[in-house]
Amino acid sequence: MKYIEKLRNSGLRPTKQRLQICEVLFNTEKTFHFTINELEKKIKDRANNKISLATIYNTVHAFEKKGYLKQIPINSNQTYFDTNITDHHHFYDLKEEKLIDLENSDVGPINIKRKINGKKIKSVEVLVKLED
Amino acid sequence: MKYIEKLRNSGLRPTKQRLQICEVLFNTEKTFHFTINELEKKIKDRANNKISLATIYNTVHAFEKKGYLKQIPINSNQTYFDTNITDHHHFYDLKEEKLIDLENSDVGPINIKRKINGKKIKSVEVLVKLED
DNA sequence: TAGTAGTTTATAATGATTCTAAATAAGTGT
DNA sequence: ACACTTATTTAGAATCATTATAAACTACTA
Ligand SMILES: [Mn+2]
Ligand SMILES: [Mn+2]
Ligand SMILES: [Zn+2]
Ligand SMILES: [Zn+2]
Repeated sequence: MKYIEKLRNSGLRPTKQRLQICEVLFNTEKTFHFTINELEKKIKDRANNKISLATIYNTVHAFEKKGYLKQIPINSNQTYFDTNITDHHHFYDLKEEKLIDLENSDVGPINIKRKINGKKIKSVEVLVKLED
Repeated sequence: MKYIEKLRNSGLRPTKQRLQICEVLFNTEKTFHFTINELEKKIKDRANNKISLATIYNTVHAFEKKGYLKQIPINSNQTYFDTNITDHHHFYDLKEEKLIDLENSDVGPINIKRKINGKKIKSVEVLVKLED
């Protein structure tokens, strides 16, 4: 299994639940956006055994803390995550409630001129809301 | 009362609850960011009578729909609102969990090069996360 | 003043997320 | 392999922001 080392190196034991979740999240051509509920559904579809919802939450948060997932700031009752951990931005289609990646190259360079005393910039994220 | 006309013109009846909430939200020198719970506290402090939480939710959503308030997309368990309805951006201090306005002039002009078929850009919002 | 449509309110319901604590599994040393 | 420790999983309960309900109340209009 190609995720065993990745997990061990992160100090996470490679359990069969985590490995299954890795398969669903990372063994794909393209990156994608998801909510916990969508992920739960994907897992059910893929494997026949079920992983408890608590474990899915635990794992997603563990992966996020390790930097393998990002949370996307968006106004929704559910939290959105992203398997694309590169610096990039998003369109948010308000009608479809769907996120679309916006590569850095699709947005001009962003220069934050103001500084806040004693604080460092950790990330700069652009959200472009779309309507019809 | 200076908010009566504003409300009437929006098709909202100027009830005493709405007028009180207008006072708290709009009768200030500076704009500010708030959650429903923070707003509830402000209202309690200001007036001695209480407005039901349901009414606060209703009113905030009504004002948002009319464009007198904006929701700020951010990862938090509570929804943040902004009385500053001009186009602008935000710092988010991760440690303090506080929002700080970033004026348009503090961010270079943002040029979204990619187009999505049949969709119009409604807003472009930048969130700059700050750490120590 | 009467009628009506809009609003407020207490309270219940919802639903995403987190917590709990017991069972299970993984890592470690022998 | 075995014993031991520690991490993880799990079902279910708890939390808590938000929304729904439906009855009482209020603003507008004629
Ligand atoms: Mn979360
Ligand atoms: Mn809301
Ligand atoms: Zn993305
Ligand atoms: Zn603001």
